[in-house]
Amino acid sequence: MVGGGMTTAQRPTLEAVARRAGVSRATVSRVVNGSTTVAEDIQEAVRRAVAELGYVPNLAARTLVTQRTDSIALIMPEAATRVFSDDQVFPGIIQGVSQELEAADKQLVLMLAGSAAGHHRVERYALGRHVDGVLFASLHGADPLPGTLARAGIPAVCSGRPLDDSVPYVDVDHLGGVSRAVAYLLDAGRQRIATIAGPQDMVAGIERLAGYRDTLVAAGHPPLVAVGDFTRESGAVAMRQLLDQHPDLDAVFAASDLMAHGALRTLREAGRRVPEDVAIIGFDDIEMAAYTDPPLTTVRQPIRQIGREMTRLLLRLAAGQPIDRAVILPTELIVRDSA
Amino acid sequence: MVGGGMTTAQRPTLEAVARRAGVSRATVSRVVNGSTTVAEDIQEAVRRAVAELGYVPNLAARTLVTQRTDSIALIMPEAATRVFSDDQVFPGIIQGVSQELEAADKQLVLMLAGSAAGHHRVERYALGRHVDGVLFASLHGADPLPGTLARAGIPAVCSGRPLDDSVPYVDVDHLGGVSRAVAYLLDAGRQRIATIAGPQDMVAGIERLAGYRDTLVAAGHPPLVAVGDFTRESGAVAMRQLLDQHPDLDAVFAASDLMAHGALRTLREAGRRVPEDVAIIGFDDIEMAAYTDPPLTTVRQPIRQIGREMTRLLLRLAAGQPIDRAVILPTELIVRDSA
DNA sequence: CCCTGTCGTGAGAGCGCTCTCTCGGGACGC
DNA sequence: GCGTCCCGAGAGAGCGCTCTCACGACAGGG
Repeated sequence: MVGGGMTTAQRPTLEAVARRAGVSRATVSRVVNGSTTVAEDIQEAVRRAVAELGYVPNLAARTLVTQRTDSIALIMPEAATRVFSDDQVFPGIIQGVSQELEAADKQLVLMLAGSAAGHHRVERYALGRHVDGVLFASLHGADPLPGTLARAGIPAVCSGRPLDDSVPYVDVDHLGGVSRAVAYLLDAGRQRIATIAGPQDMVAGIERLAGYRDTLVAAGHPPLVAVGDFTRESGAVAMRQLLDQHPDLDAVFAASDLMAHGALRTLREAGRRVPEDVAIIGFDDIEMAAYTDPPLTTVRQPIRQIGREMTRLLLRLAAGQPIDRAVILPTELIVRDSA
Repeated sequence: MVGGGMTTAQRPTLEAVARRAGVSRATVSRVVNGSTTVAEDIQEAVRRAVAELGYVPNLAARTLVTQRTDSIALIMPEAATRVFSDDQVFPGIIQGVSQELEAADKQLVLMLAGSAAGHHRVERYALGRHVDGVLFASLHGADPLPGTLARAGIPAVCSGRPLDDSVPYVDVDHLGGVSRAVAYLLDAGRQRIATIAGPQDMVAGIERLAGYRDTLVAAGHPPLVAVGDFTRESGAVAMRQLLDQHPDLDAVFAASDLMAHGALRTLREAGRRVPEDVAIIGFDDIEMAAYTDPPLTTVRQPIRQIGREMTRLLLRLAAGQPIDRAVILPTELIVRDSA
């Protein structure tokens, strides 16, 4: 047995506080947990004893009896490279979740489940009820895990509609945002509008492509599609592909700012001026979008709010309160110089 | 009392497994925890019972008796805006920490301690021994928290040397990286080399400025300094300031890629060509650095490895094993087009 | 043949907390 | 004045696990 720190200055227990305050353990517990059925002067005495001893409740002991852990897990099932590219989606979600949990005085347990082993680990952990609920950030395809947990009675919430519709989710209005972007290009008189779509096994990728296609077809234009995976590199590659196949294109809607950035580089290399020759609109409105050359016109999505709403949903779900099956947040077209 | 999920399908306990396998609780515990003093056939029977019942140990109960929580906290004490700018430092650290913890089968509890309240919350949580150890990502100034925890016997490790030197830390070779960058500019014949420094209450900011100053002064050149806070916007502002004060400058070392990116925009607006008129070198080598116009020459630091090393240090510390007071990781000059 | 040593297993005592149940005492009604 | 009700506080039983200690079985030496 490897020993812990040497200075394990015996932490005071409920018992110690009770003795000092001259009351029973039960009463101290009542005061600590905010029960009102304790006489004012006794509450005062207990609080003083708590302060003097520097008492902090042992969470493990509490969890053992209450069956609540007061912590929730945030699962990031993506491949590591994507999770931590600089699209700021995941940091944004973490931040939103964190804010909301702090308000609820709960802890955030972060789990990256990129590998198959990691995936299994997450399942074990959640099924083992080591957390009160689970948040899934951006699923790939029809991941069965949320459904499995939901069936096991473990509260779970996704960002983005799960393909099997097994759990409540929070998402943004992809279609609305994209159609506004495409309409903006059409209004500006663009004739040959292409798209760099996101991965088609993710809801965000699917919906943004659908929004593009619908709007364009409704206006009587043919869709011109290349598919990327939301990364810069894939955007650069897709752009080259589009230029080869449709040299006459005069606008591009990229399903992420990162892909738009990659496309920008390809356009520059190909000698096309933006926005004169080719207009380009991205999606996300990450911080970098204002710093590209030219600054990027893009569809803003409220990322932090996604995290916050997911957390609220989960907490209500865990508390057995009624909830909406879905929360859809608005998107907004931010016009800069690239279109 | 708000109820949990309705399907609280009573989880099997050690007791249940023991009954099923026809042995005592103690024996099941031994098998589950990998003790070798159990006869092979009994181990087999226990393992079968565990599998059949889908037994998962209750962590709270285990923690209560072992006093270990098998989870560690990662504290991000920065203002939220900075933590989640796209410099990828924090995501990188999270990823490194996460990898290493996964290998050790421990959980990551993420805490953002931007506000004063959050700061206090972290202290309570760690002092309450709800985690086996604490990792601090990038401290601002002489934060007393690591020292407080260390004195309370709670293992703690920082990224970047704490100003009060209270706990072990992991850092990169700022001085070496910067001096290589500046030497590169000097070798290229640059005469008026300025710097955009980072915040001077952070070790990274201080050391990078020192590295610049030392190298330049040693070569007989005067230092030209503007200070930013590692963000793009501050880089843009600092660049303008430098151009105003030293219109004849022909090179800039920026203490972060983000600031270099901001500076690039200012230079473009000012009509200076990069690298012909002004060479620029950044620091970090974030993904975006390869996509700026022109692609950024920069000093690469191994961010993920920082997270990994911090975790290793912490785990050894918590296990009472001997450790180094500091681990310094190498940096590397990545030459692209901006210098 | 008995004593000692070794090894594998079981019994049982908690870890620190919450929560139900019980009980004492004061207010109130008849 | 006595019985009833209610409210506030304490006693005590666990929550599920680990770990120490005791014990039985067997081997080997005297």
